[in-house]
Amino acid sequence: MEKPRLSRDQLVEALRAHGITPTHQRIEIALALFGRMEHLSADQVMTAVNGRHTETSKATVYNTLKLFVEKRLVREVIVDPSKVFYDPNTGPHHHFYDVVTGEITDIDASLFDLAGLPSLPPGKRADGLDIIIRIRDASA
Amino acid sequence: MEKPRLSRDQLVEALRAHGITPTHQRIEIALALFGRMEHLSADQVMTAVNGRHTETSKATVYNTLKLFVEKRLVREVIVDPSKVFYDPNTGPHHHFYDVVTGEITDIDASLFDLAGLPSLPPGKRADGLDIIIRIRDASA
DNA sequence: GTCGTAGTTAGACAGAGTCCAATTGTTATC
DNA sequence: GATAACAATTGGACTCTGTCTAACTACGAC
Repeated sequence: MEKPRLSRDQLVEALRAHGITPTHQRIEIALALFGRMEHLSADQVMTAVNGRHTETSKATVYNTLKLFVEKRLVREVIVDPSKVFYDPNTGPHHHFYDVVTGEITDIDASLFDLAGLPSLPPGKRADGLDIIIRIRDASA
Repeated sequence: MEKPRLSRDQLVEALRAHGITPTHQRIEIALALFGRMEHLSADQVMTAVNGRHTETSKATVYNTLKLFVEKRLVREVIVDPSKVFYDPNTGPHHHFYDVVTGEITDIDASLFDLAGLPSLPPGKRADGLDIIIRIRDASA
């Protein structure tokens, strides 16, 4: 699957389009995620951002990631009991999760032949559908 | 869906059948899970167990739950970023997760019309398929 | 400029889960 | 029963992810 890596200018636009004021730190964080189109934990984002010029605090990283999720710029991926990953791909897709290496890989939603979904409990509406295929080395 | 609640004797047998030496603490923990057939966090298990007669330490609760998962007596449910839930139902099923209340509900696997699964990455084998439908109050 | 708001920050804090060394329980053998 | 070997349990310190707070900074409107 082709992953479009966004330029700084495109990112600033994307932030605005999602109602997010583009500050220094936010741009750096967005760049970390969209510049490589990988699934990163908060910790990895912080390392990536602070590897560059700007220094960004832990609080800001967490604040910003939460804001991005709220504004639907990125998606949370909850597969590892110990930490949340952030996914710059917001298109319909699901995940392979290697339980040994911790590696996360996208699966295009079209690859799932999901004819019918079960009816929701009364008074509830769907807020997301996550499918996770846990995998491990065949030899083990 | 009918949920068979197991008696103490049945549980001891079930533990043995899974290659687990049935100790006091392990039986109490199994009883907490299988006695009510609900999804409990480690913390909730500890509270439930210590509400009875025996006192069981945090370390033992965590050790035991890990052992149960290893021996496939219970399943981990990873839906909440902050804690793992343990599911005494090991039959094929998936979950509704209410993102507001935190409530977890089973969905029988037969309700998913899942015709085809995507092919796995080379050299990997499937280790589990989790489907989570996140829900919330329709009014919100 | 200065006032008000939005954003950032360091560091203290909270909660889940792990680790370790010491203790207790269990089983087998004599 | 005594003893030895091993399995399970324990308290408590510790780690790690994430949250909170109160002070500080940046910046647009006037």
